[in-house]
Amino acid sequence: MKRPASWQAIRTEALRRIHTGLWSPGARIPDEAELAAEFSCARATVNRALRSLAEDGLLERRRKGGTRVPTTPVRKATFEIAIIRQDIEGRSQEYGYRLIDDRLAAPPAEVLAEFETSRDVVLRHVTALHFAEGRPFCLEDRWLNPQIVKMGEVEFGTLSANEWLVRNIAYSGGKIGFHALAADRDAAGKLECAEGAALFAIERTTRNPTATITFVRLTYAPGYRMEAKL
Amino acid sequence: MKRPASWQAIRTEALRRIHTGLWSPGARIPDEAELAAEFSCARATVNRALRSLAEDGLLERRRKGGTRVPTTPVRKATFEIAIIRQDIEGRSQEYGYRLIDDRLAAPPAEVLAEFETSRDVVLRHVTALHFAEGRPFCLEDRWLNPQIVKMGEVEFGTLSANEWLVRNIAYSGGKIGFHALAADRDAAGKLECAEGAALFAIERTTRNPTATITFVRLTYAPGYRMEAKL
DNA sequence: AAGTGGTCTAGACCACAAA
DNA sequence: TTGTGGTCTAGACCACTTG
Repeated sequence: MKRPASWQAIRTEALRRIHTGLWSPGARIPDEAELAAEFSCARATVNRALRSLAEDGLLERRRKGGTRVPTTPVRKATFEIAIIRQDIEGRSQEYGYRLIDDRLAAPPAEVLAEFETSRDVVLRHVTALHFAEGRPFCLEDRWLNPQIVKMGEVEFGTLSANEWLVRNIAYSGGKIGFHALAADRDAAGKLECAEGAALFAIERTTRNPTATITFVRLTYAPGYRMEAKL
Repeated sequence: MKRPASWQAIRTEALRRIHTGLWSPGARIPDEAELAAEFSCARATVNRALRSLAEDGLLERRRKGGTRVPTTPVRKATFEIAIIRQDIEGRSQEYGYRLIDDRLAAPPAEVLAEFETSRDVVLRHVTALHFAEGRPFCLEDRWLNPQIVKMGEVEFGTLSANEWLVRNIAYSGGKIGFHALAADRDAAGKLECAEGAALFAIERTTRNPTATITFVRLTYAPGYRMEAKL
C-alpha cells in the first residue's frame, strides 16, 4: 500500500478500515510506526491523521496503550456560537435591539450557584430583546459580575451585552446547555407569543480563570432552530 | 521572549495577546516565521499553536493573506453525540427500550425531502421509546432507507435502531438541528406528559457518499437538558 | 521497565490567494 | 509574481501508562 500521500488520504483510508470492520471495535490498530512503514510516509503524517480521527471521537488513543476503535463511538459535532446580531444578519434579516432593564439585583439561587460567590449577593441584571425584521427574536436575560462589568462604565442601551462581551471580555471556559421551556407570562409578552408556547432556550455560563463573568439565558421566539455540523 | 516552549505555551501566549488587544481585531499578526524566531522554536510549532486557535474560531488564517484576529469572533463549541443508552447510563440510571412500530410507509414531504429521492416513496418507519428508570425518556421517530437497512434482515425489537446504526453503519456526514416543540396528543401519550408540554427535540439526517441513510427525530421528555463544552 | 503516542526540530516543497 | 500558510520528512527525545 503506497497510495495515500497526505495525512487526509491516510485519514480516509483509516476511516474506511473502521467502517468496513477491517479494524474492528475494541481492537488495537497497528501503531504509528507500522502504519508509516505501510504508507511509506513519516510517522508524523500518520500521527496527524490518527489524531484528527481521535478528535472526532472515531479512535481512542493512549500512550503505551495504543490506538483502538471505540466499541461505542461517541461522535462529536461542533456548532458555532455567533453573536445574535450575526445570527440574524446571516439570515439576511434586519437586526433590531432594545434594552429592557439594567440594574443591580439579588439573583435567584440557581444563578448565584453559577457564580460560586456567597458574598456578592448583588449582581448586575440585564434584560434585553433582539429583533429580526422587527419581530421579537430572542430574549436575553443576563446576570453579570459587577466587579468585571461595572455599572456606569459600560452601558447596553445601544450595543447589546451579548455583543459587548464577545468583543471585550476574554474568557477561558464555561458551559452551555440547551433545553425547551414553556413561555411564562413575562416571556410570552416580550416575545409576543402565546403563554405556554414551547420555546428553545440556551443557558451559558462564562468564566475566566479567576471568577464567573456572566450567566445568560437566551430564550428564542417560537420556530427557532439551531443547526450544527455533523 | 524565549519562554514558551511547547505549542500549548505559544497558544496561551497568543491568546493573551488577543485578549489584551496587543493583537487587535482585524489586524494582521506576525507571520509564522517571525513568531518562530521570537519564540526560538520551529515554525511547525508555531503553526500547531495558531492552527489550534483558528480551529476554535479565535484566529482566521489564509495563505498569503496572513493570520488575523476576527473582528467578530465566532467561537465554536463541541458536543458529544452518544447513543441514548449511553446518555442514560452515564447518568447512573437504568436504561429501558421498547419498539413501538416498524413498517414500510410513505413519509411526509419534509422527510422525503431529506432523502432527495423522488422514486422510493416508501421508507422504513421505526418508532421506539427509550426509558430511564422505567420512565419515558426519549421518543425515537426514525425513517430509514430500506435499501440500506432492509426489513427482515435487521430487527429493532431488542437493540434500538439508534444503537444498531451507530455500531454498524458508516456515515460520511449529515446535519443536526435542535428546536423546541409542543407535545401533540401522540407524543404526550407516549412520553407520559401533558399535551402541549414544551419538549426538546433533535432532528438528524445521516448520509453516506451515495445516499441518505436515515432521518430521525428524537423528542425528549420534559426536563431534558443537553450540555456541551465551551 | 518498556512500548506507544506526543511533541519538537530544521529543512524543504507546495498550494493558494493577494498584489 | 510572490508571500504566507499547509504539509511532509527523518530523526530525536519525552511523557504517560501499562504490564
